[in-house]
Amino acid sequence: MSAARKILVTSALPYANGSIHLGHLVEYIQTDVWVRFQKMRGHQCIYCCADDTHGAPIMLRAEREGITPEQLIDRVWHEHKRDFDGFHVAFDNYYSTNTPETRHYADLIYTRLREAGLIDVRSVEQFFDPDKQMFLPDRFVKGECPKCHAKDQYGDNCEACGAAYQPTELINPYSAVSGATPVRKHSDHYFFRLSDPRCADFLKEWITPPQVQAEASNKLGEWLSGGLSDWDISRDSPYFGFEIPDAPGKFYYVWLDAPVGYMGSFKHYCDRSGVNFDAFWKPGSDAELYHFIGKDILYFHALFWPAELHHAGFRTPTSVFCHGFLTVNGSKMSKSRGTFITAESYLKHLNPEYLRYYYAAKLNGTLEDIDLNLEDFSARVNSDLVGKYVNIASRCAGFISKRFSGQLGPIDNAATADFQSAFSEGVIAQSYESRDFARALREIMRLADAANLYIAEKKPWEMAKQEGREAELHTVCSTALTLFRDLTLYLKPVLPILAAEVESFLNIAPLNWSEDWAPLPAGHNIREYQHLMARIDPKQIAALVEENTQNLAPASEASPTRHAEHQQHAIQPIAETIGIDDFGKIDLRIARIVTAGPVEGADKLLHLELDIGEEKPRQVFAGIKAAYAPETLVGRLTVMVANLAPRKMKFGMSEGMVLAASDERGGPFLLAPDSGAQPGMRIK
RNA sequence: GGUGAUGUAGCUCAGACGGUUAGAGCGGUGGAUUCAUAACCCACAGGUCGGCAGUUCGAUUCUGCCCAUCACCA
Repeated sequence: MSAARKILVTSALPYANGSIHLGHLVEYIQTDVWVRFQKMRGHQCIYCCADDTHGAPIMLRAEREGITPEQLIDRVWHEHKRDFDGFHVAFDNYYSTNTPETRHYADLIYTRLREAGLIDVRSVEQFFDPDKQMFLPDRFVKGECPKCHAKDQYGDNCEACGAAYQPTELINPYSAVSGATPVRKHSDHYFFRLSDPRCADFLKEWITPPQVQAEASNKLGEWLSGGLSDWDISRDSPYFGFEIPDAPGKFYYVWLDAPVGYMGSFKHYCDRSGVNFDAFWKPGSDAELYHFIGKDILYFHALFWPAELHHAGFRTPTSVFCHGFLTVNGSKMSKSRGTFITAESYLKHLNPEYLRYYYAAKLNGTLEDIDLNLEDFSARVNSDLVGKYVNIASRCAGFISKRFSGQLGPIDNAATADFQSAFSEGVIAQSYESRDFARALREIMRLADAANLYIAEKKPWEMAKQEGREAELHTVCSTALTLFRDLTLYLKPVLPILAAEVESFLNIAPLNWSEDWAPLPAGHNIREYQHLMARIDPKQIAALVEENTQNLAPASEASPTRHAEHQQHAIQPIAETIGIDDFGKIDLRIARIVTAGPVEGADKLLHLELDIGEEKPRQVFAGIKAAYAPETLVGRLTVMVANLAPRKMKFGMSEGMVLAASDERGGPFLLAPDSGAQPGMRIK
């Protein structure tokens, strides 16, 4: 074994505004397996993480719930910690970014960057919500896409056509917080000068293997060759975060202090454990530093973060380990399909080690997405773990306890040779080290097959029936249990709880991978076998999907592993797919509103007359009185369904309907065509 | 639209610096067995290695184009 290494490992910080779900868990399970492996190898490996707690979404959500941001993040911290514990993700420290330690290092980094001349102050024009008296983050401004004119798009890019733009380019913008029309307002912002040649030159060298994977390196090179813009790292009050030391009313943008949370969490660990912080973070440190992240946040971790660290006098990461997204049954997680599964609900139905095993069996250390196919999931867990692995103990333990009073005999050395070489040199450890867990598990299952085959060839059940073959029987079963012990050791990073149960069953000390291989000794006593793992019943999967399909009316189709502010957005589920023929049945026309007025005896309705080029205008009653004053509507163009069956209402015939958008965030908002459209034009 | 990745048996995935019959596990079929929560063992099943074209003595493995899926475009 090599000399003990000093390793600090992090997973990305989950945002304190949303539950942990199966997508998040890919990363935490991947990291945890790797950390447990390093610890078994005898290395000093410290795993730190924290909740990412700052930013406008946290502030606004707390406000909606009528609590302080501190109360919100405290509650969510406990929920997150509970979920991670439930999946046996064993952090050495799970902390928060809203802490003195994180503030200290954020200030230190900021101050040093400023002293290095890498902070600029510039006036920026942004949308400002006059009702809420706050600047609006891009994602909190909505309006019509300037390119394709899709309505209700976010301020940074259009989900309909994919265009990227500035919020100020939106047509008819409105605040997603209050619904008010935002006004443009100038304010000073602080920028990290990534465009400075010192940053570009440094990063060009840095973004290569082994600091990042080869695939990531290509992607980063692409970004870098396009030229880096300066990074806006400040936000105006009101904002939940850390105030910038020399800038009253200005706060660090949440993405500035989030990675600093790694340092804050580690510092907190150091203060409790006596580990020296600087030994891990000073330039030239002989410790290793690894960040496990999803590919959505590669930009922050492989460009901004190392540039910050380097120019603030800290060491940079040894490697940034990037993984892909999770899909479920081949698609993005979907609340309407019941595949947007939270950690909490999974744990109500299934053993967390099933999922740890399945993820590990899929992860190969690349940026490729991995798919959780629920049928494959149960088939794989059942046959690999129960049918192959656990079965080995199950089929031998009985002989040992019944025929030999639980005492082991000598070992058949020929049968253990493969397992010994796997222990001391084989591909399993290499595969774990390089995060190719899929390869490690393939090899382990090959060995499990070999162990079962050994038993099948020796036929201990025949020995048990024949006089004078007790010694042979004793050897075969003892050998098989040693093989089982080895398999348990190899699986322990993935299945820590099951491994602990096996250690108890075999009555042995906790398994590690740093000493010499030895068989279970003759004369050693084991305990009575109790079955170690149950098969997955398809009903459990069905119940899980069922539970996650229901409720949650405003369902989100969000990407699975999104962090930070991407998490809070939710739209209603998309309706069932239709063909173009179905769509063609709806005759939509441009209509000019000729008259608009109140309806006597109706609180919500307006009476409209709509010109669509026919001889006389259509009469339509529309439920938009709450949002529109009649006089503002006269003369404007909108869209109507022209072939809707007329409907008799108390107030008269309604000969069609106008189209408007709404959900719990506001509305109704009438549709409007681009200029040039004429009454009567068909929309298709 | 641009860039990148992926596309191998029903399912989940290996693999090939280009070369005799392309692999594994699961599923399926047949057999064997009964120690094991019907698990395990043996055998079989034949997938134009996304499509088209090119380079080559020879390509699924290289090149180009196309299609599909996914991601990124700060």
